[in-house]
Amino acid sequence: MVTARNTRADVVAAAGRLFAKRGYHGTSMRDLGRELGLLGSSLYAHVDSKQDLLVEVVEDGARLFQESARSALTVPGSALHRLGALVTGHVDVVLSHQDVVRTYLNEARMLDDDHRARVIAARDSYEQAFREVIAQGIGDGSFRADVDPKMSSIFILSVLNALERWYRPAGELDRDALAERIAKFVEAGLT
Amino acid sequence: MVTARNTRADVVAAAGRLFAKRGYHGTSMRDLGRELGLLGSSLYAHVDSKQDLLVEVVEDGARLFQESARSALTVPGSALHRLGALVTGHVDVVLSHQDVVRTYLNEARMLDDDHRARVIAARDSYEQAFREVIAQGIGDGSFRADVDPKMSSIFILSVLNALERWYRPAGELDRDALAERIAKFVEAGLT
DNA sequence: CCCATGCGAACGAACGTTCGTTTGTGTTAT
DNA sequence: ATAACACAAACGAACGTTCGTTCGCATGGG
Repeated sequence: MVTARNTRADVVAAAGRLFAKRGYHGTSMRDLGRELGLLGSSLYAHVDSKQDLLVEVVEDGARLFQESARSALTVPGSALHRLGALVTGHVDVVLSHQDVVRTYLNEARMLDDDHRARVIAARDSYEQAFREVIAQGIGDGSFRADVDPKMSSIFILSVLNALERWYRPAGELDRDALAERIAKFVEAGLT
Repeated sequence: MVTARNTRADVVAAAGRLFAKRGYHGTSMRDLGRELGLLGSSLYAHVDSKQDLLVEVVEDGARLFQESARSALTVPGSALHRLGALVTGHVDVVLSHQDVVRTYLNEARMLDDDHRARVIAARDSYEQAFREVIAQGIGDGSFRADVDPKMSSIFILSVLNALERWYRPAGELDRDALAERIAKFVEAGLT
């Protein structure tokens, strides 16, 4: 198969790129076609609707974070270890799938009510992982007793999600160093 | 004046509301007219273009933060005091002008190149205030010597800007308590 | 009387989407 | 080996709608 025709996955990937850059409503099907070197109408050989593309990209983003959390929660040892794994996992997801994550974070609200509700539920369940680990850390004494797991989770996720806004791959900081800096900063607020 | 006709400021305020909720490209001039109880075409008695509305809302947002920083930097005493003033001021701006801030943070990238460049410059100058205060704190020994003013500013602004995403006015936490919680959290990462 | 305000029709362009057709490629039958 | 077929991918025109914007006209308060 020497020929390089486009597959559905190519279309979804291009949609992630453009939705991240210009937003869902700022991207037309003809824009998307141009990105792939074909006409807007040709996209309908791969996809039922523009909305479907948004659903697919956003749900991909939700799944990435979901799986990262599931894996981090199995890390043995102290709650501090697991919190570090959550942070590192989050950084990995953001840096490895910047376009998908941008779309997930910024364009999910453009979804219809049903899909948006599902995404919000997934987001809440992800935040719950942070809350649990922080509660564990309070329980075993590694975090201060007056820490509020709910508010702390929000603060930590604020720092992590903002990565998408300022991180540029050309940055001098490599992935591990960045994750470590963030982990150090947020853990300072808990200990 | 029994009659309640609309002024230019009303149109800009409504634009801030809708741009915040649905995004710039997700808001039509007819949507905006409906919000004010008139036809989309009638808006052109107050405004030259839709783009002008975005410019005005976003520049309002930039100005609010600019002024908050200018005032916070004049606070006498320790760098810690001034950092606290920066945090409190930021929280105040976000909570008092949630729609304008949302539009400022999320829709500025929809501006044309010239205006966007000006907004980015304003944002950089605002971040610079945080960097300076942190550098002062390192200088006078109130912050750890290994703190990186640049990275720390990014982290702090991440927490502050994320407020717009999760804060709901019905929350149990009042404004001062919220600012204090945030200040405590971010200062822990510096001391 | 003026002038700001709003109406309502209209403009051309762009939108998401549909449709019949063409193109190229891999598979099957001869 | 070649001819016939099947099928996915892309084209290009066209659809009805919505977009931002313009324009001429009505109206009512200072």
